[in-house]
Order: sequence, then structure tokens, then C-alpha cells
Amino acid sequence: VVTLTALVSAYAQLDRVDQAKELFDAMPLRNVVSWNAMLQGYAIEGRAGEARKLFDSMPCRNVVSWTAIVSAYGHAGLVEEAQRAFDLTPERDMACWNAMVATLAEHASVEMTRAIFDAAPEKNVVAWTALIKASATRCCAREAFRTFKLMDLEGIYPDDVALASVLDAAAGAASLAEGRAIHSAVLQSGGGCDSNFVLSTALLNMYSKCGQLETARRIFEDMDWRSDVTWNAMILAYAENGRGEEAIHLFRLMQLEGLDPDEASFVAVLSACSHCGLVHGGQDHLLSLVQDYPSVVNLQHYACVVHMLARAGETARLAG
RNA sequence: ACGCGGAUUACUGG
Repeated sequence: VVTLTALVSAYAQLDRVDQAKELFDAMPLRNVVSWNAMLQGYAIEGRAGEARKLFDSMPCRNVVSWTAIVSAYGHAGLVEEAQRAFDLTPERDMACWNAMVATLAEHASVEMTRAIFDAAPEKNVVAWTALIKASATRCCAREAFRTFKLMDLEGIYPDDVALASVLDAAAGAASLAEGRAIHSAVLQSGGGCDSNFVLSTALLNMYSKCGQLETARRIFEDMDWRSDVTWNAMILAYAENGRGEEAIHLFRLMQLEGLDPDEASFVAVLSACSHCGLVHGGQDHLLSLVQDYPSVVNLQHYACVVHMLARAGETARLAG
């Protein structure tokens, strides 16, 4: 049971929910952990209907099951359902409270998020991070910074996740002074920025949005492993800072590294062409996009090209 | 063996 449950959980975490379900159905015996692992698979993908069905058919439940169903509703954007499940949860622990805070952080107002946060009997760095995110994603950077400082005053040490979230606020507001202060906190927080590529990408992005292209580039160079998001952020950094040729160059390098450009990569490179008036480059990349990567095409790509051609006065080509 | 928070997107703005 333990081994098979671990496998179900692994599939669930790798977004192979349907494989997880196959295995789950084939298990001769299941305990509450097995059920929870399966439930979690649906929760991650926000498949609330299936999660609910499974939850209802569970022979027994514990607080982990309840947290998973709250989270499933949360990821699906069903705030009232999440709230109802949360209210029904017996013996709520911190993770359960955090799941509810996170749900409101993503789908409700900062005020509502703060209300549930304040009501929680205990707060750890996860709850604080969710509250920071509520402000950061709604362009309330000042409030995100305030929350971050409050957390520090409470004696809670920011981890990489918290730091990346508050960096996001600094990037959104293009607050270089705050961004640098957080960067110092990153350096103080131990591992430094080499240890975590997500955090490094957040730093890179913050400097780029603050117009500090060279600093962003230095962070990019210093990283020993770069995810696709890292590459996209760097390409976009060149695009947004008016260096279209270099954006295109980096886009090529990314492919030479064996990475497949995704939707965001093309948005970045096409917006570089648009901003810098590189009409031919834009057309070439659009062609490559629809021919070689048709599955990632979206409207944003066409918007880039339409603006680019319109600005170049090539109204005749807009039809194509 | 199971549950909670994190980075890039043409959207805006300056």
C-alpha cells in the first residue's frame, strides 16, 4: 500500500492525474493516505468536480483530505465552495488555514485575504507569503512591502518563496530602491541567489523591469542552471529595454541550448521586433511560430505583429 | 507514502 501510494502521489505531482487514477483504481488496498494522494492530483489541476466526487466517496477523511478539497476549489476559483469546505473542516490546522488564505489571495480582495489571515490562530511564512502575493498581484506594491516588513518584525524569516513574491511586487512597481533592499535580504538569507533558480529569475526580472539591464544580465550569467522561464525573462528584458537584436540573438541561443521556445518566448521575441521596428525579423519569427510550434500560438503573438506592421505603415500586409 | 505560499506573457502605464 505504501509503495503504490507513493507512486500515485508521484503521478499526481507530475500532473499525470489520469495515470494516477488508473493506478489508484487498480490498488487492492487503500488507506486514507492513498485517497488523499489521489485527491491532491485533482486539487493541483483545479479539477473540482472530480475532486468533489472522490472526496464524497472516501471511506474516511482527515484534515489533509479537507485541506486538499479546499485547495481544489481554490485552484478552480470556486471561492464560496472553498469557504464552505473550510468551515466544515474539523480540527483545522495551519496548512488548512493557509489553503484558505491562498484561495482568497488569488481570487478575492486584499481586504478579504487579510481578514482570514488575521483570524488564523497562528501564521507561518506560508501564510505571510500568500498575503504578500495578494498585494503583489494587484499592484499594491507598497502594501506588499509593508507586509514583508511586518513579517520580519514578527520574527518570521523570509524563505526563497517569500523573497520571490515580494520581488514580484518590486518588479511590478518598478521600485528599484525596494528591489535592491530585497536583494540584500536575499544575500543575507543564506544560500545566496545561486542556490535557487526561481529566486534568481525573480531578481533578474526585477532588475529588468527597473531598467537595470546590465545587472539583470549579470544575474543571468551567474546562474548555473536556467529554466525556460529564466530564458524568457532575459529575452523579454532585452525586448523591454530596447535591444531587439540581442533579444533575437538570445532567442536563438535558447534553441541552441536545446530548449523549446514556448508561448512566452514568442511573445518576448515578437514584442522585441515590434518595439524595435524589426519588421522582417518579426515576420520570420511569426512564420516559424505557426509552422514549427503551432501548439503555442495565441492572440498575443498576432497582436505584437499587427502593432508592428501598423507602426511600420504596412497596412497592406495586415490582411496576411 | 498524503495537504498550504514563489519566477517569464501585448495589459497597462510613465
